[in-house]
Amino acid sequence: MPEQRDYFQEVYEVVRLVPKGRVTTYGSIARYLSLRAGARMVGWAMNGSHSHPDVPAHRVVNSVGVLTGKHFFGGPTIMQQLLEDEGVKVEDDRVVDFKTRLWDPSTELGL
DNA sequence: GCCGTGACGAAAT
DNA sequence: TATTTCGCCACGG
Repeated sequence: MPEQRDYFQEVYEVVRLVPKGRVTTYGSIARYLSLRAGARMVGWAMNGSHSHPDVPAHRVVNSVGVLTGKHFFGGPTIMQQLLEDEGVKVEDDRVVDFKTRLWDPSTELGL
């Protein structure tokens, strides 16, 4: 059983804190956890989120609100439907009103 | 230990 | 605004 690095777990924990109907970004998580690795490693960490049922990876998008990881949900429309089911409108693979929907841990958790 | 890859980000064009 | 270029660094081969 390959145990991922500790920061993998930390990333999952932060993602679980994302409220329903909100989204966050890889970069925000990386900055909140002070990951030198950068935003890319957050995405890499999400790659192992399939083993973590309580990790709403569909609420994690890139800096411009694009659903870059939608293809990893077993289909090109799964992620979008999950978001819309939570009240997050998605159009052209982008979160509508992304700037308002953004949930930044460093801000919402009161850094 | 080097090399290619990647669910990213920011700046330049 | 879309595309390109570069920087970032962990992981697998």
